[in-house]
Formats: sequence, structure tokens, C-alpha cells
Amino acid sequence: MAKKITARKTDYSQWYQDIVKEANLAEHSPVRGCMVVKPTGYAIWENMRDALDRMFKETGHQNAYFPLFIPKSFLSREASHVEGFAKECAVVTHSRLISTENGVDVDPDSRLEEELIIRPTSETIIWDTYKNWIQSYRDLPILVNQWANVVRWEMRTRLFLRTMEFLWQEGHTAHATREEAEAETKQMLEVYRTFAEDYMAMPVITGVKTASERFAGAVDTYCIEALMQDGKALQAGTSHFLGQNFAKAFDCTFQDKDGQVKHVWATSWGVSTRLIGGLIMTHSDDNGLIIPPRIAPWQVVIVPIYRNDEERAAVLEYSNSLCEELRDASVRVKVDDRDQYKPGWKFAQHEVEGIPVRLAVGPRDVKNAKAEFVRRDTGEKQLISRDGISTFVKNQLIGMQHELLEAAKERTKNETREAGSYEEFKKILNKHGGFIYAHWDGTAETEAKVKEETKATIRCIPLHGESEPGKCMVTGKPSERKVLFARAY
RNA sequence: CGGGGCAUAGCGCAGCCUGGUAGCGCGCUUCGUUCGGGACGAAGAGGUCGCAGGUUCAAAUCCUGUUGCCCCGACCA
Repeated sequence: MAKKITARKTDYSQWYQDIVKEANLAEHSPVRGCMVVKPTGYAIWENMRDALDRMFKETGHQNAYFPLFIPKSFLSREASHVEGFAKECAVVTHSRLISTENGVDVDPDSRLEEELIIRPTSETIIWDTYKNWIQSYRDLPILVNQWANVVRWEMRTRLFLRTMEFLWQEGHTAHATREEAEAETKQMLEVYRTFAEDYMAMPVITGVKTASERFAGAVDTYCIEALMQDGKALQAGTSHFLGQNFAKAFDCTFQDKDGQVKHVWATSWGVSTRLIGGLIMTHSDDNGLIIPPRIAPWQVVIVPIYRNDEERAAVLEYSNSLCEELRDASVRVKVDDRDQYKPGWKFAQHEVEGIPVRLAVGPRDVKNAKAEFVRRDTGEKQLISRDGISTFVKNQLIGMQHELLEAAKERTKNETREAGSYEEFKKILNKHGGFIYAHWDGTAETEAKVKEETKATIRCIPLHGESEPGKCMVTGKPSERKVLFARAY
């Protein structure tokens, strides 16, 4: 069973690729570094998107849409922003093709007067727009989000985790005061943390990035960091306090109550399809994908079992009524009545695809008013009564959601260690990987040295937890608190 | 940008060294038997061998060039 999937301990990277392929989440496109997100993978994204969108609306945000193309000149306006993105931009230079003997070629006469950049992120075009929207403090705050695709010309890509084009949301807000913008930054970080834990069942550490890991153009970058099964960290979401950097670069000002003209304060925040990669590496096993019920495209699949037309009719009728009852109870459920596959094949396939609950229904169950219930995460089978089945299933889904989070928390906790010395740090890193708390003197030099020597980076300076002062594990200089290190994706 | 690999049927691969009718497994189509953990039989359909040159009576195979993709590293969400 599940023979197509490489075991995690054999080759984690291959396992990940096998899961993506066998669970029908995505595949490579003819274009280097880009992916085709298949219906199952996209359905997961839709569920994530819907949940996040609801949370954004609940916190007062509205959706809007800005162009894919950004005039080249916009990118150069904010110095550190350009520097951060210059190396990974796709540039549109021409607007026409001409036919040749071999097909088509770029028409040299169609060169654009000003080249267009395919957005790697939208701060520049948004701030160029916001400056027209804002005159008075009465125009603030602006709380806008957009769902979009962006392109970053990456050297090395991996499905979902890093692709040249990816889907994401980017929130861009404008505020009258620093305090308000900072509060927004932290609020959205908290939205991400809640979403990751409550929907994705993915425990995360919230923190602030160091200067070298900060978003290009931000004053502060907050993040949620999750720990994957192989002991590597994944940056799962970021929320940036942009200060007045973009307002100044794009001359975005407002007249305040006191009559003074001031620059606007800004934030931006985003999560991407990368989260699907995180989802895979948080829960799945050697038999395939495991998806938390709240995010699963299908929560329950009913597999009918029969030997002849007579049984088929009876079993399907039973299955369909069961399906209807569960659907009425707001469960995402389908009957897999495809005739061309045998039950055993379906069992294996649904397992690989990570459908949380399987209900098998055969002639015996019809006769006894039962169904065979199997949970994807535990694999345990039990015979349950038809009577009260929707309550039972719903409770199991809730239980599974909760237990997946608890299991991931437990794993993260067990893989989080503290290092008192640099020697110990290296030993832990090479032996276990995982999260490591250690003292750091706060300098970029030390951070770079550790990265150079161990490939581990400072994932964040945690917002919560103990903050005992100490001495830097590398230099011995004073440290305010331990920070979170890990090797990362 | 370095290092490795691959390109032959929808997918996975063999064939290439030693040139001579393009093959295997899975999948697909039809029919029948099956169906409680990836069924079986029979009969079929499906390929300008990545592309461009060259050598040769003859090229998937030899030579030259070229393009693309994947994996591993450095850079990054």
C-alpha cells in the first residue's frame, strides 16, 4: 500500500515531491520554476483563502485589485526596497510578436518606452495610488487587501515552497499615527497566528526579524515561524511595519487635525501558497497527505461496496442518504461511486489524498444500519451506527482537528532546544536540527558568522516567552534574551 | 551562477556501447468475470525517438550544435 511514496526517513525531499504528485496537489508546468496547481491543491488554497478573507473582513479590511505591471521607475523610489528585489524581477520590454519562418519572434519595433516590471510585491504601485487617495486624516486609515499572483525570479524552486510565480494576499494599510500602524502590524500577525493554529493546525512562533532578514523597505518585520517534520523552519507569514518609508518615497502626506502636513504610516502583510507546503510538512505521513478537516476540500468520502447490481442499488441509496444527512450537517462529503475503481483502490487513493474521514458502506452495513468509519490520521477502523452518525462524524472531525494541532505542538516542543554555548549549538543543530534558543549579541556580524558556519539563521526574536539576559554564545557579549535559530526553507 | 541528471506512446522506463521492421510496465478503449485495503482474462488504440545540422545505402543509436526541464548547492516568501 502507498508504495509510490518515498519514506520520509529515506529521503525527505523526495517524500515531499511524491506527496505533491500523488495527492494531485500540483505539477511542474512547461515553464521553469512555475507550477500548475491542480484542482485538489487549489481547493485547499480556496479554503485557506476563504478563512483568511473572512478574518480580514472581520478586522475591517476590504479587498481591491492593483495591476500586475509596475512601471520600472516606481521600483527605484524606495532605496532598500529596490535593493531587495532588483535581483529577482521579470521585466516586460516589448508588446508585440511578429511571424517568422520558425514561428514568432519579438517585434523589435515594439519596444516599450518605459519597461514594466511584473510585480514581485505591490508596495510601490499601491503607494503611488494611495497618495492620490489621501489628503486628510479623515481619509485614514486605508485598510486594503488584495488577492493576487506575484513573480520573483528565483534560482531554485520547489513546488509550493518556492515558485517563480505564486498566489498570495498582500494587505496594505495606511494610518495617521505610528501607534496605529504598529497596532495594525501586530493585529495582522495575530490573525496569521490564529489562522495557522485554528485552521492549519500548524503551531507557530511569533517574533520579529533581525535587520538582515527584514523585508526590503520595512522598519520592522514580524513573522510566524513553523517547524517542519524534518527539523527545518518555515517562514509561514509576515507582517511589516513600514514606518513612513514608502510615504516619503511616494510623497504620500495628509493634513492632520492639528493642521500639520504629515507623512502617512504604513503596514503590509502577506501569506502565500507556500503555506500549502507547510501544511504538507506539518502533518503528512509515509502513506500520503494528511489535511486538517477545516481546510480539507472533502472532509468525508463515502465508499460504496457491492458485488452486483442489486447490491449496488441498495448500497448507493444508503450511501446517498448518508451523504445528504452529512451535507445537511455542513460536512463537506461526497460519495465515491465511480464504477471503474474497486473499493481497495479507492481506500488507497483517498488515503494518499488525505481525506480526513472515510466511511465504507457494504451490503452488511445496509442490513445492520452501520458504516465502517476510518480516520486518516490514526488509521483506526470502527463500526458505527447509522443512527446519530452525523453527530459522531462531526465530533470526530473536531477531534481530529484538535489532535493534529496538539501532535504538531508536541513535536515542535520536543524539537525545540536551548544551547548554552556555540559548541552545544552546533552539536544540537547537527544531531537534531529543530528550533534552538540561544543568546546573541545583536550584531549582524555574529548572525552572519553563525549562518556561514552552520547554515542556521535567526528565525526571529520571539515576542513571547522568557527573556532572561545572558551572554552571546559566539562572542560572549551581553544579550538581552535568547533568540530563535534554525535551518530554514 | 556552479555541480549532477534527464529528454523515446498520457505517465514511468528499456533500446544507444556494437547503425538495419520502435519495445516493456502502468494508464486508456471494448467485452466478460470481479468488488469489505491498489482485481483478472481476452481483444484493441496510441510514437515525425526535444530541436537543427552532419556522416551513412540506412540514424532513436555515431558526430557537431542548440533548447528545455528536474535534482543538489549559493540568493530568497
